[in-house]
Amino acid sequence: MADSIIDSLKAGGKKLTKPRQAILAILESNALPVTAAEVHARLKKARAPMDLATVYRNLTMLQELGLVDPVGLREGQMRYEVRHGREHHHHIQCRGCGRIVDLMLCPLKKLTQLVESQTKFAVEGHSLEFFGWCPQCR
Amino acid sequence: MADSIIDSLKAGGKKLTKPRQAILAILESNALPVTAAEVHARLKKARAPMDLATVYRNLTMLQELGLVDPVGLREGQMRYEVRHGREHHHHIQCRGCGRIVDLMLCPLKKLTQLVESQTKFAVEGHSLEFFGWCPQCR
DNA sequence: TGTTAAATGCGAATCACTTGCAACAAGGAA
DNA sequence: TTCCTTGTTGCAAGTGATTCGCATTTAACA
Ligand SMILES: [Mn+2]
Ligand SMILES: [Mn+2]
Ligand SMILES: [Zn+2]
Ligand SMILES: [Zn+2]
Repeated sequence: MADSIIDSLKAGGKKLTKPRQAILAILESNALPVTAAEVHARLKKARAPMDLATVYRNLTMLQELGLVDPVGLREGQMRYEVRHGREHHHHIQCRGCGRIVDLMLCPLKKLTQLVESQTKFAVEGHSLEFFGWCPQCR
Repeated sequence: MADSIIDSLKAGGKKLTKPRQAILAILESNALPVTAAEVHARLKKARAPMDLATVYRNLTMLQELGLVDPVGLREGQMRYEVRHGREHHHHIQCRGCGRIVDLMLCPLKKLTQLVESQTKFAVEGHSLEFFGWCPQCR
């Protein structure tokens, strides 16, 4: 468990409970963004079962603390991935098999300034996802 | 009602029903993307009430025909906007008041090729949304 | 006008996610 | 260590968005 994560939890008045550690362990062991249901299932397999509501509450809280990033792929459910130790990036998902691949790039630094000057909004974030067909599904 | 829309419906083996025309009229009269519930409410006001399930079925079908584009703003519900007569573009939404503004730009033509060569996926589309704070909510 | 396939309304079902609440467990103070 | 405060959890019930089954219409067209 990274110190920075522990510090963030403490700074937010959050406790480092056992279930919470298990969730973070699952998240950190996963390169790709996972759904609440997937976290829930893996916890059961890992002999650390917990209520799905607890998973949701923790994912929401971790997101509020900025420790995990939400990834919306229009699947009807959200995905989440830990931020710690990874660059801001985006994803592409295959419309056939659902496979997700990390795109270690973000073209939006410059564009954000343009958007801000055009709209007078203060841009706080963005979501960018690609959809297509992977080689196997082509 | 634009001919191109009628043609697309016909090509897809779809009928031009009265409820369907009413939905399309609502969509065409709205510059910004709307939710199924909003369409449903406006139809009632316009004295052309119909079942919410019918609204959903039609929005889904119109999306499959490529006549409307989905807009996902992480609100817990999808939005839709007609494609006809409008350039491909993106949006920004205020985290405070929810206001949505069209961004008449898309920086992703070049990037798409880069993504394709990097991942070997055939990119079919993308979603890009910005989130921030509008001047009134700042 | 008759036939057929698509579309609609209605009600029930699903699905992802949230909430109320009583029992529990961190973790800091004494 | 023990005690106390406060966040946390499990469980069950509740929401809200979206979907489905099915009997009844309606558009399209021969
Ligand atoms: Mn990722
Ligand atoms: Mn738009
Ligand atoms: Zn980015
Ligand atoms: Zn674009």
